[in-house]
Amino acid sequence: MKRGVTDRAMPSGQGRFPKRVEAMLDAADAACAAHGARLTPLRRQVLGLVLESDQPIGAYALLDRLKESRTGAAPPTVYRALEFLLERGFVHKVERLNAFIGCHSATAPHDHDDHDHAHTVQFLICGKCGRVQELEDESVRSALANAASRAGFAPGRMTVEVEGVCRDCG
Amino acid sequence: MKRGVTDRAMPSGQGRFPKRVEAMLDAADAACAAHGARLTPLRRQVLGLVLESDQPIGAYALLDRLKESRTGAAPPTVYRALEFLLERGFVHKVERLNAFIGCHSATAPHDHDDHDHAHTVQFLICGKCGRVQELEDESVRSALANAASRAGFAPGRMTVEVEGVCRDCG
DNA sequence: GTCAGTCTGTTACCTTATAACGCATGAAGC
DNA sequence: GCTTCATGCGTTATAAGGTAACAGACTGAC
Repeated sequence: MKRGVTDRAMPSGQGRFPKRVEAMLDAADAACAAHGARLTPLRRQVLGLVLESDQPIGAYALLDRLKESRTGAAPPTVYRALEFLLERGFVHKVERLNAFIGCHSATAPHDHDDHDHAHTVQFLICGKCGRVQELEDESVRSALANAASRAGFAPGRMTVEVEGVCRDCG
Repeated sequence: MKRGVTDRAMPSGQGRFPKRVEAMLDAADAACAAHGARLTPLRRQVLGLVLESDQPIGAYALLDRLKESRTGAAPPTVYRALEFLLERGFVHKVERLNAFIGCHSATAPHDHDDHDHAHTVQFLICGKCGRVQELEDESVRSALANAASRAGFAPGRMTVEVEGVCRDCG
């Protein structure tokens, strides 16, 4: 109803994102196009908001920001966009924080395709400053895959999160 | 949610738990005593309920069962007990399911102390049958600890959860 | 243009978790 | 004995996270 034309206007809200974010968005856009997926304005905006906050951000915090430019935004608005972005590996969910964070490798300029690093990411969560660092360690992935196989288990998506103290806080 | 025939074994409400559970409760009790902690009747009951369900169980499902014998039970009742049990390593939280599961190694008869295996447990979650299997693989733990250290990170509690397909479902 | 599939708006609701306050119990000290 | 402090728990209220279901709008294929 009140949803006129605003979102076709295309700027993400009132303005655009910082350059570094726009670049990642463009990379994501390209990756989507290459797979026949659609990074719609809404999805692009949500991804932008996630990337803009380089730390994990909750769905409702995201929603609040979204509301600044989309008056009608509601929880499903955010969650549906997040669902898409998670499937595509553009964002990850940090389970311990119930929060979402952008995947830097999936939104890197030359990223490509399907060898699912998206499924094998590790997070280091600093208990002091709250910052989260993304890790992509192959030895962890393979150790885990082996252990799972040994248990007769065909591994799929892996959630690996380590709470501790980061270099700066240590 | 399946109403298994097997968990009808004992009314678990007011009375006691099955023998295997009582044995684990006694072990937990002993472990608490050895550390100056108190496994109060409430905590013991909550732990019993978690152990009785050998699969992950949500806090509110736990609450429902608790209410059968404690009319006044409310969310904090359960969450406070769980907090204690988590700290002591008697139960783990499966983050992806928002559910809790008993730690078999911490409640084993001859369990001892503090070398925190409690912090280094892995879960295999079957996407088909929903069953969860606990794993305690040292190579995973050390790979992860090494990767974290290399990133300048002092690792503490680790959450490792693998979604996939179990032997029976595969 | 019309049809099917996808995406989004909208309302309503459910589940999970915590804050805050106060009473009860029990050990520690005088 | 009585105070004091700490811990555990009851109780109320509310925050935070997440989904179901239906309707309208858009897009691409024919």
